[in-house]
Amino acid sequence: MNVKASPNARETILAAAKRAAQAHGYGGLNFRDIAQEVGIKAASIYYHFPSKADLGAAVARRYWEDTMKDLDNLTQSDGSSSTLRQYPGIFRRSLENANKLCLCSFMSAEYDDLPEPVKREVQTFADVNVAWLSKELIAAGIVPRKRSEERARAIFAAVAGAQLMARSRSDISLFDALIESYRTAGLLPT
Amino acid sequence: MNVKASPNARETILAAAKRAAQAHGYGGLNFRDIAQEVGIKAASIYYHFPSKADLGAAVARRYWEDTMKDLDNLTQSDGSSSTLRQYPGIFRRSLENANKLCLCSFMSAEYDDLPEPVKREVQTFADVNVAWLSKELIAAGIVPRKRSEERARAIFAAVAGAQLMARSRSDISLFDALIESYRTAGLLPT
DNA sequence: GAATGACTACCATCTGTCAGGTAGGCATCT
DNA sequence: AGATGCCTACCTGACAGATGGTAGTCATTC
Repeated sequence: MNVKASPNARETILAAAKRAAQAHGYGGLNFRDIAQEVGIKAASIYYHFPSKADLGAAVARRYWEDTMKDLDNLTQSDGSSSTLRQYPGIFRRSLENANKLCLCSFMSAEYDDLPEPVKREVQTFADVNVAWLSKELIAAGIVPRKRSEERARAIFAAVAGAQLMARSRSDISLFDALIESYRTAGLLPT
Repeated sequence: MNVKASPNARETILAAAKRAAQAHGYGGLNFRDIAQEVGIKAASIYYHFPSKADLGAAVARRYWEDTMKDLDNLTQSDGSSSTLRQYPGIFRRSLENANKLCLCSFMSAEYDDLPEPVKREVQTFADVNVAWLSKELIAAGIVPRKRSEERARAIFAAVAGAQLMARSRSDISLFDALIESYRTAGLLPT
C-alpha cells in the first residue's frame, strides 16, 4: 500500500508543461523552465518523458482529455438547450487564467514544426469539440441532423478565433462581445 | 542620380522574413535561415535591421500595409455587395501558398513573448481589417451602422479561426466549407 | 537486490549579437 | 588630376547564453 502518496511528479510536470505550452506554444516549451517550476532539475524530466516530442504529445493528450470531461459535465449538469450557451465559457476560462490560449489553437499555428505524435493529439482536440457540439446541436434541434457537424465545425473555429483576437488585446470583454455577435448573427443559438 | 537600382537587399530580407514568420512565427524566425535564403551572411542582416525586434516589427508592418492594398483593390474592382464575398479569399490565399497562416494570427498566439513594437503592428493589422469590413458592411447596408464595427470584428475573428483550423488539417476545402457555413448561419452575407 | 526518482556533469548545436574589416563608389579639397 | 575621407553594403569571426539530450552516479523504498 502506498502510504507516501507523493503528489506524483509526472502529474506535476504535466501541469507545468501545460501552463507553459498555453502561454508560449510547443516551440516555447523548454525543460529548464518546467523543471524550475516543478522544483527538480531539467535532466530529471527525461526519466518521465523520453523526449520533448513525448512530453508535448502527453500534454496535448491530457489537454483534450480534460476538455472532454468539462464538456461531459456541461451536458450532465444541464439537459436543456442552454448547455450550448455555456460552451464559449470553456474558452473564456483560459483567458481569465493569465490570458492563456487554447493549447491546440497555439499548436495549430505551429503545425508545420510539430512532431507527428503531437499533431495527432491536436487534431483529436478539434474532433472532440466538434463531436460534442454536433451532438448538442442535434439534441437542441437547432440545426438539421445533416448539417450539424458542419455547423459544429463553424462554431468551434469561430470561438477559437474569438479567443485568439481577445488574447491579442488582453481583453476578455472583447471575447464576450464577439460571442454575443455570433449569437446576434445567428451562428450560435441565443 | 541613382543609376544602380540594385534589387534592394532590405526588401529581399523582408520578403524572406515574412515567409518564415508566416510558417514558424516570431519565435521561429531566425537570422541564419533568412540569410541563407537571401544569399548573405546572418550578421549582415544587422546592417539593415538593428535587432530581431526591429525586423519583426518591420515584417508585421509591411504585412498589414500589403493587406490594406489588397483590400483597397477589392473595393475598387467591384462596387457591389459582392466585395464582401471576396474577403475570405485574402485568407484563403495564405493557405494556398504552402499552407501558410496569417502572420498576425500567429503572432497573436505568441503575444506574451512579443516585443512591444511588434505587438503594436499586430494590433494594427486587426484594426485595418475591422475598419475595412465595417466600411463595407455599411456600404452594403447589411448591418445597421451602429452594429457594423461589432459585426466586422466577429467576421474577422471567425475567418481567422477558420484559417487556423484549416491549417491544422492542411485542408483548404475545410476552409471553404467553414466560410460557407458562416454564410448559411448568417454571419457572412450570402 | 531490484526498481524508483532524482542528481551532477557534460555535449553539440543553435541563438541573437557585436566588433571590426574590406572593397567599391562618390564628392570634396588641394 | 590626385589625394582624402565618408558612405554603402556587405563579410569574418567570435561571444555568451540557451536548448534538447546523454551518461553515469547515488540514495531511498519495496
